[in-house]
Amino acid sequence: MTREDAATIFERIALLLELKGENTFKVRAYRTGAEIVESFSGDIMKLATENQLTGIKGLGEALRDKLHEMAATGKLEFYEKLKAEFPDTLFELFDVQGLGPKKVAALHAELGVSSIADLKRACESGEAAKLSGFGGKTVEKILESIAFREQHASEFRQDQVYPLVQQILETLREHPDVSHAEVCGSFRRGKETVHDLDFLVATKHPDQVIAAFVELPLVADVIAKGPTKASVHVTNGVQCDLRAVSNKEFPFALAYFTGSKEHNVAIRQRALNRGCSLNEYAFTSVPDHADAPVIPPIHDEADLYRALDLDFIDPELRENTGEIDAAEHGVLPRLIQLENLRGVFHNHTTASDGGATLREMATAAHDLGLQYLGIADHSKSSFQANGLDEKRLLGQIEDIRGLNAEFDDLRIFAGSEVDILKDGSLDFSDEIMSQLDYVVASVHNVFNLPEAEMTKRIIRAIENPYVTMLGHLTGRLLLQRPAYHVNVAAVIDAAAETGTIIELNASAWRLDMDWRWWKLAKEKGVKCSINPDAHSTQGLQAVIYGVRAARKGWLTRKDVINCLPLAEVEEVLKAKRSR
DNA sequence: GCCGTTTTCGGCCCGACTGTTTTCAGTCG
Repeated sequence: MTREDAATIFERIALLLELKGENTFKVRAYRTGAEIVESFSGDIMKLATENQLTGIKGLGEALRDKLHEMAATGKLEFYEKLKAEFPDTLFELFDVQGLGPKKVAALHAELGVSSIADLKRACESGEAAKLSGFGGKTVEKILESIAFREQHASEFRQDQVYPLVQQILETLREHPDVSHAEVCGSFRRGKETVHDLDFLVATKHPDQVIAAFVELPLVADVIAKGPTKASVHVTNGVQCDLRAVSNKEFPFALAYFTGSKEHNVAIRQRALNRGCSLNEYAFTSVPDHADAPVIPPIHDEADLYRALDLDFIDPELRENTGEIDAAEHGVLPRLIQLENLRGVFHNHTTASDGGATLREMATAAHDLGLQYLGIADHSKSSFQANGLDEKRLLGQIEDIRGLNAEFDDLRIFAGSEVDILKDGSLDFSDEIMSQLDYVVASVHNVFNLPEAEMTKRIIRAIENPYVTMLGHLTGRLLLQRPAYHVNVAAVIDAAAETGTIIELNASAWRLDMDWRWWKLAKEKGVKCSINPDAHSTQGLQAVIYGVRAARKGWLTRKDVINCLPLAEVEEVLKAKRSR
C-alpha cells in the first residue's frame, strides 16, 4: 500500500465520520493524519512497517496503529467496516459545490440519494427542494455544479496524467521492437487538461508492440485492438491510444497526431500552396502541379518544418495563434526551459497550511539546486489556513534571517501571501509589508462579486507599492471550480502600469494566470513569476507544470523573473516599492 | 483523535456568506 492509498483512506474515514455526525475534532484528526501521511518527508510506509512511527506530531496512538495495520496487511479493518455502511459512489457527492456532510447525510437518509445520478434526479423532480434546509436556490446551485462536472467529465489535469505518461513512454521505449516512442496530442502541446493520451511508436513489428501495450499491468480494459492501433482505459480512467507506424512515417505521424487540428489545417494548406501534400504518413509533391518542388529527405519534425520554409515550432505553440507566421519570419520566441529556473517564490510552511517546516523547505530547495527560495505563508484573514498575524509574521522574518546564515548557496526571501480583502484593501499594513522582501497578494474569499467590482478590488490591491506580485489571478480550480468574474485584460494593464509581477501559479489545479493571456501580458511588459505554491517539499516540483504553461504562453527566460540570478532578482523585488 | 500536561481531561481556528429561515445552520476558504 502506498502513502497515497493510506492518505486517501484517512481522508475517507474523515468524510464518513462527518456523515455520521461524529465529533468534529476527531474528524479533523483523521484529516490532519491524511495530510501528514501524504506530505511526510521520508518513507512513512516503511516506518509504519517497522513500527517506527513514534514522535510524529499529529499521529497519535490510534492513527499509528491504523497505519501500521495498513502497511502490514494492505488494508484496514476499521475502514472496511465503516465503508460497508454506505454505498461506494457516495463519495462523489462531496465534490459537488454546496454539498457538505450535513446535506449529503440528509439526501442519503431521507431520499436514498447515493450518487451524482441520484442527486440529479432528486433535484430535477423537486424532491430535494422539500428537504429541511434545502430550497430553490440550493437545488439550482447543485444542478449548476453537476453541469460543470459533466462538461468536464473524462478530462484530467496534468498531475493526474504526467507520471502515467512517463511510465508508459519508458515501457514503450524499452520494448525491443520500438525505435521511437513519443506522446502526442494535447498532452504534448502542454494543455492544462487532457481528454485522452495519444502515444505513437515507430516499429517494424506493430503487432508485437500493440500486444505488449494492451498487456501493461496498469491497463484496466481494452476498448479496441487492431493491427496498428489500440485503445485502452488505464486504472485511473484515462483513455490511452497507441498508434504504430514505420520509421519513415514517424515524423509525419508525430506532427499530425500532435495537432492542434487548427495548426495542422494551416500547415497542410501551406504545403498545398507549395505544390505538396501532407498527411500523417508522408509529405509528397502533387503530381502535375505546375511548380511542384523536389522534396528533401525528412527525418524529423524539424526537417518537415524546414521543408515548408519554417523554423521548428515547439509543440506548445501549435495552436494556430500566430506561430506559423512567426516561424516564417524567424521571430519565434526561444521558450523557457525547466533548467532556466533559479529559484521559486510563493511557498508555504507549517507556520500556515504547509506540510513542511521552514528548514525542511529550505533544505529541499537547496537539494534541488535552487539559488533562492521565497516563503509566503498565508496572512491572518485566511483563518482556515492558519494564517499568520503580525506578531507571528515578524517572528518568521526573524527565523528566516537566522536560517539564511546557515546556508552558503541558498538565499531565503521573507514574504507573505497577503489576502486581498473584499474592498481591495490588504490584510497587512504598509508598515508590516515594508519589512518583507516581497509580497504576493491573492483573493481567497468573496468570490462572487460582479466583474467590475472584482476587477476594481484586484486593481486597488496591486496599486499598493508593497505588492510585488499578484497571486492566482482568477482563482479557478481546474475541473472543479470556474474562475471568478474578473476583467483579466484590465488587470494586466494595471499590472503594467504599476510594475506588478503576475504569478503563473504552477499548481496543476490552478495554472493561473491562464496561458492564453501571457502573450498579451508580455507585450504590455508585464513580468511573470512561475510559482509552485508548494504546500510540501514535493510541492516544489509543480514548477514542471508551470514551465509547460509558460511555454504555451510564448514566454522566454527573459520574461520570467525567477530565471534571474540572485543579485538581479533582488533588484527586481525592490523595483516597485522604490518607484 | 491529538495534545499538553496543573498526569487526566479540556480544548481543539474563525469569519463571511448564502439561503433558508425568522434567528441560524451549513458551507467555504
